Amino acid sequence: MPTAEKRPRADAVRNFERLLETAREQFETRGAEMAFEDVARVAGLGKGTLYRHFPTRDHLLAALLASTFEDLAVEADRLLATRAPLEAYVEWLGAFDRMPAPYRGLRAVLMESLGDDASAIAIACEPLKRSFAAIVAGAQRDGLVHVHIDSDELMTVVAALPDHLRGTEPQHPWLDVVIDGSLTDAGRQARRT
Amino acid sequence: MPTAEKRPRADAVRNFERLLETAREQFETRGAEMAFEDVARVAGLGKGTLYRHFPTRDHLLAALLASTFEDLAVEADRLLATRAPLEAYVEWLGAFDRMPAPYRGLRAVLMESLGDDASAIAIACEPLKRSFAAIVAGAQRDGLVHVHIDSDELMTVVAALPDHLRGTEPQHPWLDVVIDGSLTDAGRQARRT
DNA sequence: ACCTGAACACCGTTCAAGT
DNA sequence: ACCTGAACACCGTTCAAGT
Repeated sequence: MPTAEKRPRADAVRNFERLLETAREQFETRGAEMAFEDVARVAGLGKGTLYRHFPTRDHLLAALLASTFEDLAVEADRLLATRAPLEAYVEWLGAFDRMPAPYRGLRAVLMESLGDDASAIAIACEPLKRSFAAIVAGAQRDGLVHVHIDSDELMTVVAALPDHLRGTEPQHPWLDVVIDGSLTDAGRQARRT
Repeated sequence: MPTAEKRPRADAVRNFERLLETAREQFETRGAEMAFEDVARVAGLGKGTLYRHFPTRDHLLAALLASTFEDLAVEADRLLATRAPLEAYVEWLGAFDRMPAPYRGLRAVLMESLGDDASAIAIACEPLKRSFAAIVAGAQRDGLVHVHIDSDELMTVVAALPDHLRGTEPQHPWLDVVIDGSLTDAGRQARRT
């Protein structure tokens, strides 16, 4: 008995991969606002083919970033299991902050998409959101992070930190300010020791 | 002896004002990404005329916001003169945060422009930046705000707070987190009393 | 000196025709 | 079933011609 999912045509599979590869190159050199048209042209395929595989820019970016998002979810689970709550919280936010670094304009996209639950990116980020939410809940249970902090919103705020304030350091200079502002007095105390 | 500045032609003056007025309407209804073309068309003038008066979108927005920027500078001076340093700091940031509220997309523009000293908006903001810098310096002198906080960067970060996290309250819910993160322990202490 | 709008460019999106 | 690229739309920007 055949599988429910029909296997796509061989040329469709080939084109899908070719587009993804070209998009990745464009994404790295031109940033997240790369021209949709160029991706198709450089890949040597029609625009329609690109639209067939990726109906929106979000779908394309979500496909490009899928493995990055998975890594972040795994990292969150690892930190939750192996570190103290506050340490897990601070370290994961650092990892999340560094993630968009190689891709110009990605922060702006994330900031928009994370809030819109219907977007392909938000859907791809769901596991990662859930894992970070567990870290935040743990830190809140211990009275280290303010209870009114929402983990999804915090991610959005961190993604919104202006790119051009970033220096040569891997970590955004204002991340520490946001983290500190999210901590209770006990959390601040604990962070110093 | 005539003035050094030649007086512009009467129709030029009339058109300038007409464009500004139309742009304000468009800005309020369509947001900061309003179509440049539409402003000219709705004003009943050619596109070239718009470009003559406002070479870039930034020039147009700077003209629209000039009085708002002036108000913020005056307000900063007033707070510096009449309030305790911490109170002036917190209150002015609140005023700055509420300022872009009526204009969709203005935050994104500010976030970009404030960092680029050559932009018309950054130039229009210079008095306001200087006045706020004085407030920050005062609060830092009293050990209430961390010394590594740069007042211009702080403004950029506040402008970058995601619009869609804003609720019905006039003040952005994350402004408090950023402010708290910028304070020293003494500053936090003082804020509670 | 200033205004006008045609003209060009660039790019996103759709869809009829082809394989 | 999938691909192609012409065609349309929208908008920013420039500039030759007009007043």
